[in-house]
Parts: sequence; C-alpha cells; structure tokens
Amino acid sequence: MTGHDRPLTARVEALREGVRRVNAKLPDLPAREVVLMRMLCLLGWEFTTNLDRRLRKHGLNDTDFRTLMVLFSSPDGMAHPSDLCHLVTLSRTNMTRIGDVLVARGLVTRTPSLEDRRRIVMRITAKGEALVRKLVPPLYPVLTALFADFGVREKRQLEALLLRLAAAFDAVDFRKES
Amino acid sequence: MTGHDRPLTARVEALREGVRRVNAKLPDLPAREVVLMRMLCLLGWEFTTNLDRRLRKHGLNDTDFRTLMVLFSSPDGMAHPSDLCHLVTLSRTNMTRIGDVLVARGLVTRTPSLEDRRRIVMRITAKGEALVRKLVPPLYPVLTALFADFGVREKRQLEALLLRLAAAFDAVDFRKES
DNA sequence: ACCTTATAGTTCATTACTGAACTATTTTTC
DNA sequence: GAAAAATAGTTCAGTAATGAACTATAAGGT
Repeated sequence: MTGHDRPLTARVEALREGVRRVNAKLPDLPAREVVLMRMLCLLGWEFTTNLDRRLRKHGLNDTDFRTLMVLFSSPDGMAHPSDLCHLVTLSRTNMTRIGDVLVARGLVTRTPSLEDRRRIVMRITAKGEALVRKLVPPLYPVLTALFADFGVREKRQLEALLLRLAAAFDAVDFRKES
Repeated sequence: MTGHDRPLTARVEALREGVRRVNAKLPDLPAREVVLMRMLCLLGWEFTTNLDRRLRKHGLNDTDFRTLMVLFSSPDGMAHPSDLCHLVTLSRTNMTRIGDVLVARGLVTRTPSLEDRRRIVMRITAKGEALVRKLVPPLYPVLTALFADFGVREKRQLEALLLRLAAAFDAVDFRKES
C-alpha cells in the first residue's frame, strides 16, 4: 500500500508544514503556488488510485477503463488507437497493450481499417457496453458525495479556476531554461 | 511521448465533450463532478510529467526529488525511510530503491539508527543541499507564471476549495460497495 | 520474563508505462 | 509521378512502481 491510507487532510497538512520549512530556508519560494500544485497532484492521485482499486475487482485498471469510456462515448463506439492514445494521454505503445487486454476480455474488437491500411479500428462490443453500464452507475454516489459539500456556484467556480490554470499551462513553456 | 504535447486546454475540451456524450447515454451521470475530478487528474499529471522532464536532466525523477525535498525540509535534514514513504505517499519498497539512488548519487547518507535497531536514518548531504538550492530556484518563474493570472484572493479561494475536497475524500469511503 | 503482535527494511516477482527502432502505409513536395 | 517526409501500429529493452514474503527488532499483555 502506498501511504497506508493516511487521511488526505493529514497529508495536506504535512505538505503545508514541509513547504513552510522549505520557505524558511529558501525565502523566495512561491510557497502558496507550490502548495496548490502539490495539492492538485495529491487529489488527482488519490482519485486515480481509489478508482483503480475499485476497477481491479473487475479486472480492469484506470487506463483500460478510460480507454473503454472513450470508446463508449465515441460515435458508433469506434476509434483508432492513435486517436485514443491522444485522448487518454498515453503512448501508442501502451495503447497497443491496452488493446490487447480489452480484446482478450472481449470488451473491444480490433479490425484493420479499410480506408487507411496503416490504421486499426477499435470498437466497443456489446459486452463492453454492458460492462460500462454496470461499472459506472455505482460510482455516482461516490462522485456526488465528494462534492456534496459544494454548491453549484462553488463547483462552477472551481471549474473556472482549473480551466484558467489549464490555459496557463499551455502558455508557460515548462521545458525551457535549466 | 504521452500525448504528443497537445495543449491542455484542447484535452480539457475533449474531456468535456466526451463526458457530455456519455451523459447522453447515461442520463444520471453527475457530469460536472466527473469533469472536475478528471481535470484535477489532468492538471496534476501535467505538472508531474513536466517537472519530471526537467529533473531528468539532472539525473533525478519526481519521486527522488520529492524525497530529497522532504529531507531538505526536515530538522537536521534527517528522517527514517518509513516516515518518508508516508510523507511522499510511496511504498516502503520503493523508498528502499529511492534511497539506493540518492545514496549512489551522494545526495543522502544512510546509517543504522542507534535508538531503534530496526530503523535506518537517511540524511541529506552537503551535496544534496547544494543540488536542491541549485534546482529549486529556477522553478520559481514557472510556478509564478502558472498562477500569474490569479489574484491572491483567487489563490486562497482555490486552496480552500481543494482543502474541502480533501476533507470530502477522507469522509467518503471509496472502497465500499461494488 | 515470555509469547504475541506490530513495525522497519529488504528481496523478489509482477504490473504498467515509456522511448527507440522497425515495418508498412499514406501524404507531401518538387 | 517518384523521392522524401510523415503517420500508424508493433516489438523490444529499460524504468518505476507495487504487494507478498522474509528477517530482525521492539512493544504490549498477562
């Protein structure tokens, strides 16, 4: 197990204190920004690992599931591997492997494309559709519970803030210098 | 490469559309909540991978770096592996490996504890301190740029919202049912 | 004091992911 | 319309993480 399931709030508190101590040694540190980014990472990671744990009982992991969901949401339930790997932010290499898994489990078919013979068409099967319809609804109460404390206004606020942050990521070139 | 560096805003937009199409097929889906959680994951992941790319030039990855930072922030620059792995949310197994890496690079020492002979004491070296002081300041402009668009008030708002979400994670038992 | 239980760190096997190299196609360019 | 460049998918080798099993030490209960 990763963090022995220590409460997230405790980990956030430890993070703040850690950053405060670093800030004492490096006075120019933009402490609030560091805390915000690390909290974002923490929350995202927490969600992913928890979701993963639930999916594993059904023989899927988070990336298999996301891939399946994209297919589920696609017109005619089909897409090319390279489109998929863009959409779920994974390498083509990995999408080959995920395809293997999903095909082996009968959730997806993989057939050569007729229009472009380099390509493959992945298509969700009836069994895949059924699995999605079985797995997803039990997640609703979890998702609503996570945001139960939030009003519509606050959810919109959060979404807007995250969207602006996404835009900032695109504007900042992370890669340059040092 | 993961997503061929497609802009984050484009990926967020694709996410929204995907969720909207899923919602058309599963009308009870709490769409806004799904989008929020996935945006959080996306942003956290984007930060981590970009940071990782920068660190790699110096022979570290994100988890090595976080471990080193926790030691940097610790009183006397020392901590036990099991404390560290709680703080950075990694397995003890992995902390052994990270210790190996950091020791091999001369950034940390590892000595048996005298009080408790099961334990090991990891301590950041002068070289480790120096590396932190060299690596961290060049990150300041990136971090401030990411939040350049945000006022103090908005940063506080975001922090408060994320904190409440963290508390909600602790309250919700993700593991139960299905 | 002794037996049980818990904790610390490691090793080992396994899972998941990536980048580079390769083959097969399609698109572009001149 | 042929050569060059780009794109799609796969294989392979390497990196990073995990959980289970193991050894050693410490703490608790009676």
